[in-house]
Amino acid sequence: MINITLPDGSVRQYNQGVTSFEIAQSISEGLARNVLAAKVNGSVWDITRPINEDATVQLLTWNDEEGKNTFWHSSAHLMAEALEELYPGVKFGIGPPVENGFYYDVDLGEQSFSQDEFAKVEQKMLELARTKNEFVRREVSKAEAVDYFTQKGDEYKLDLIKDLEDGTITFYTQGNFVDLCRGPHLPNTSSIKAVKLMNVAGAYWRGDESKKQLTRIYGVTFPKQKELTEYLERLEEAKKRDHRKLGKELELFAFSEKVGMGLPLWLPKGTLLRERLEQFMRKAQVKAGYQPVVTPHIGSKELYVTSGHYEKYGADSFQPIKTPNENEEFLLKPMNCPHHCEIYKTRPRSYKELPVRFAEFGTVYRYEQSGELHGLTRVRGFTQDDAHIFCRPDQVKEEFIKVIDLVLYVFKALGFEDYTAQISLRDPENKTKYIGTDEVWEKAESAIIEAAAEKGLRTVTELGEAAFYGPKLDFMVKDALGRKWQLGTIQVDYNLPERFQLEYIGADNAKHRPVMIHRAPFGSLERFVAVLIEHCGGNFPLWLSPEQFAILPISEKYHDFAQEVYNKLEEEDIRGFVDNRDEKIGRKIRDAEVRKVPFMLVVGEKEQENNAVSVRRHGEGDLGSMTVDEYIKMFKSKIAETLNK
RNA sequence: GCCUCCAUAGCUCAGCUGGUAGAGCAACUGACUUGUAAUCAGUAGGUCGUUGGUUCGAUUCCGACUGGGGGCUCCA
Repeated sequence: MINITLPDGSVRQYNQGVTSFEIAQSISEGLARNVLAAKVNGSVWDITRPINEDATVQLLTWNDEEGKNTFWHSSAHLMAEALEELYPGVKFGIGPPVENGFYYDVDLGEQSFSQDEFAKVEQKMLELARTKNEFVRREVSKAEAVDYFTQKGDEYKLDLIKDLEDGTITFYTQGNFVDLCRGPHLPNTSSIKAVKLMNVAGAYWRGDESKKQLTRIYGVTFPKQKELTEYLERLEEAKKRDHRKLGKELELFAFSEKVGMGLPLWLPKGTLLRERLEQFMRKAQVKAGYQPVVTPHIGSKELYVTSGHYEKYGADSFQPIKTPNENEEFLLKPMNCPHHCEIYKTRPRSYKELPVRFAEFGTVYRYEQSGELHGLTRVRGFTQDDAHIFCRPDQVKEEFIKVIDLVLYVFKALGFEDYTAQISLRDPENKTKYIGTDEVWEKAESAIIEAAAEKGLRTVTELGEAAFYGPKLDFMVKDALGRKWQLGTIQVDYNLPERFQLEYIGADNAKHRPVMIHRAPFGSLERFVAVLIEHCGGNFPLWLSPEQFAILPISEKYHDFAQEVYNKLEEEDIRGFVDNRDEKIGRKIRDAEVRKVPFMLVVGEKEQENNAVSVRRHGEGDLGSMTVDEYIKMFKSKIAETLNK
């Protein structure tokens, strides 16, 4: 007999060789029906694999990440089996589960594969699933594995086997399909009831551009048809929040082929939104001790040779602009830091005045590969809410805390709650690729870690993700489709102070090198607005709304009164418009609702008599009538609520 | 950049197997003077992304180009 410890701490006795499935059966029939995989002593196993010694066992179902992954991993094999039947000679790369489903990288040789063939593959998968083929695990020697795939002629699997240790290799077989696989898998294919291939894409073998490009087929499967239907509906919902769609509908920004790809045009309403964000940040930054500066959009090539950016990015960047006569070379500004370094250098600095903080909404241009562009989140010209802090090494932690405070203030004012912070440190195994001494790195790294901890941030730490010039802290948020975007960033830099020979005079009357901190709470205005649009589905916080009210006169007779109300609101810096079209009130309300205007102010005979407005809130409906002054008061208190915590 | 899909009116889209195009909304004009999510009628608007080719004939088929979407980290 062996002892099996379950997650609740209870210990049960079973015969040696018991399977997780049998354990599930002994607990309840329902659990036995739903169990997909099991975590045995911390590693995920097939539920049909015998357990031969005392172990802790956690049974995994569809509700567990690992259970789902097992389901999708098996689905990837099922798809591979279907592909092999339909496209003889197909070779396989890798086929893992991913966040929403799975994919398999395949080499179809001369055969092409497009979306038109999805239905055929889906049919075949369902047909194979119904045969209830078992997934059979088998340990094989490296020689046998090599032998099998040599015979099959699958060079990708051979490439994978090459890196595996003999004695750790397993095959999984279901039906006629044999795959090199660590597992685990479902007991059999029959629980895969709903299948949908999502899309097809190219992917380089092992993510290496120099290697062959395989066809990556994405799919998703579910144990029930209903779950697939719901999943597809959720996707549709998410699409409605897409910032590119809403940006067009709400007339915030646009792109033009003539202007060039990746170069956003900000429309009047988008500009209003953007300016509000800028104002908000300016105010917060002045309070936090930043000094605004302005620098030009180009800089001489020398500037970037000094900063090192020319060497690193020069070749695959927008190329230098030349003056016609002197042949001087200028670069479009790809970042603001070198300019700010030169501002720092305009006069000697004393340790007493540090830290100095230069802030600029600097528009920069970077050459992104055409396939990397995406709406407003990845563009070729964008404006950073940039600032550079020059401080003494002993001030790094304090400055970090202040910047984190600023970022958190911004996130709070804009309703971002679901974010994570990533601390990127250097790779301890490979310290040589970083500039700066061990001592300053250790100091800065611990400063970041302590600052994040003191602020109670939810963090993940990534070793080796630091820039070569210093460690950093990034804030990540998810968009409507679950894709992760980096917003705010705080980076320590030892490189530029060195390259620009920045100095300050210390208390000892000697020259010292300051530490530079780059930081951008929004990241870029463009990306921030994009994520904000998706985050709030186009219903911006009241203070940011480009159109905060719409005055809707019942008929032409009340246009004068409407204008009166409008003027009064404008004086109070509340923005909106009067809808004086010859339309019925119902129509005006509908249009304002569609435009996501937060407040609709209906004015007619009653309102004119009482100097009042009939207030309707977007998405909520009629709030009743109030005087214009009362409305202004209510409006302002609502804004104060969000902005002053 | 590479793989793949897409490109028709300002917007959203229809147009079967090749015979030079339609709808709804928006715009414009007129009537209606309106009380909480679409008043009615009329008018105008397209070199069917660009460019080669096949064809008697191409929005439709093939190629190239341009632009856009999805993907190119997630180690069997």
